[in-house]
Amino acid sequence: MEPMDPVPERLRTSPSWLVNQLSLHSRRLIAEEFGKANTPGYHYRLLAALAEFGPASQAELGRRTAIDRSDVVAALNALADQGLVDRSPDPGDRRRNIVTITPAGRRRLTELDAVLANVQDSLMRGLDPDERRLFVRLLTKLLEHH
Amino acid sequence: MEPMDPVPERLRTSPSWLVNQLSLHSRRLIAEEFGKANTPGYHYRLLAALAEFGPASQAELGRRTAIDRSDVVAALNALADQGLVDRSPDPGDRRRNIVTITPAGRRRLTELDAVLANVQDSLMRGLDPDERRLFVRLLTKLLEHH
DNA sequence: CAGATCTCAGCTATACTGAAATGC
DNA sequence: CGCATTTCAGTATAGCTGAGATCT
Repeated sequence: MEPMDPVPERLRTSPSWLVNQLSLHSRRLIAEEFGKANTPGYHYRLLAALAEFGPASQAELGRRTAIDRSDVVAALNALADQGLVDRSPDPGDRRRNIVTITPAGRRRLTELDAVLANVQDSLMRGLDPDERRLFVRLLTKLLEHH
Repeated sequence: MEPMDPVPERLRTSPSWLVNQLSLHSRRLIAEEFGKANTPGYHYRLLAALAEFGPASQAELGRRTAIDRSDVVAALNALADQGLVDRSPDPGDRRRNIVTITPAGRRRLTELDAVLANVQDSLMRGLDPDERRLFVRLLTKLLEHH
């Protein structure tokens, strides 16, 4: 990464700027680590939702992971191609697909969990454990109001 | 915005997810508010750097605002077209341009400052003043370590 | 020579929109 | 009918890369 000159005060003290910069770091870390695993960011979110809540329709998956309905389609295509999820029509509501995580999908999720844990640690480096908890608490509180 | 179903715990408790979601909200707010003013996000950053540090080369501007050299070019073209900045060759180093903010640029910056203040308030709604200061302090500390 | 600067063309990922087809 | 779901095609923005021309 390139060295950075002094940042204008207007930016330096704006929550929106700070949050954006940190989000950028987070994305770079994830792209770097997931790049090795050849896994775009959406894949983890979808596998996590399937593992935690069980089989679901694509619309549900989108709502649980904040991924747009149309991006869910593309990501599930890739996951199904790799055998990480199954997609079959819902007999009870023929508009829907029922998406299920496969054993291979669970194994992949476990691998990605480890990768993600490293990313969190890298991202939170600079705060001690108490500060980290506080930071997460404040973030959570903010998001509850949106 | 659409209603959201329960979020997987893996995501809900990850700093990277939380920061990304908040950053998304921030971008949506800025796009919404700046959209009215017809000003892409980069423009504010550049005007702020020019107002606070005075005339600068494009490379300096990029480093101060974390905007890529090639995006600085495009944004300055638009700003110069609107008469918000001047761009003239540096007589002392003929590789460089000297970019200067115009009076119209300063007026625009003042307008945008007001818009941005509303965005910050909207974004930080949910935290009381003490918590907001704490949140900014933690963010700053984190970014210093990157 | 190495290195900095400006510019352009083009790329990727993320997020999103609109509309059609199907079914409830 | 209105509404939900899946899918596809396309858009927008941010961030980034590579290379050429110019200059220190």
